[in-house]
Amino acid sequence: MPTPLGNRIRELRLKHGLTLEGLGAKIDSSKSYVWEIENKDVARPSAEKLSLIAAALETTTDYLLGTEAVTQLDAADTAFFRRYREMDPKAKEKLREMLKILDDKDP
Amino acid sequence: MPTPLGNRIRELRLKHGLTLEGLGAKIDSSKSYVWEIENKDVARPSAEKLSLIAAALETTTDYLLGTEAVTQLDAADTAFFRRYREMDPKAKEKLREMLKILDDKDP
DNA sequence: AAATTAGGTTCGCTAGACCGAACTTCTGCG
DNA sequence: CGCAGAAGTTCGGTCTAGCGAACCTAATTT
Repeated sequence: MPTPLGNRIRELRLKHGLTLEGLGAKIDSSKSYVWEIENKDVARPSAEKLSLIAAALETTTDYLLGTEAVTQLDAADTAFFRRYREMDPKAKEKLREMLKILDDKDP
Repeated sequence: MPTPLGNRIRELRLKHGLTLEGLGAKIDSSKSYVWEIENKDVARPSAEKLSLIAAALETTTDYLLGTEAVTQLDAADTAFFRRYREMDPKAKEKLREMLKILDDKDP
């Protein structure tokens, strides 16, 4: 059973019409290693490789590593974020501190 | 001679007032390894570790790797938003109210 | 139906990620 | 100063990321 990371990579690789060898060439890796990342039950590529993979598949490492499926943002959250980004840096920082207080898990 | 990655991590660690041991605890690594990442002339952490580091330092792996032209500020905003989205609805709402107070230019 | 080809799979080996524990350097504080 | 604790540094060892090279299997081609 592959990891979520492996599944995301395979899905994107196929979407880009690449073979294991093809992707391997783009990221300077062997096809056998690409296969292992996609299919083994433990997939722990280096940050370096993952960065290359993200570039080759036109995505970001943060998406590939995302622990849960990326859900579409609901409207309120999106609006909140847009407004947040417009604020001046001082206010942004204050809000970030407030989040820490509100979000009690891991101080 | 440390790598850019190492320098970014050290800078953010100090900005957060963390010691090598403190950061190590947050990312489930030894302080010796954190030191190695920051200072050795070859730093190639796993994607797993780098993801933990990015979370602990409230930034993104993409910023740390410097692969994207993403500024630290952008990364901080993204990390903030990601954390916000995972909060429970009540806390989200409170934070939205706080934004209204902070953001004095109002409708 | 044998041969070719393209993609995927397996495996043993080696370099290096990551650790524990000892060591050194810094920072108070009496 | 002198020493206690915290922070940083070094190092030998263990485990695994990542590779090369062979292998399998299905689809074509002759």
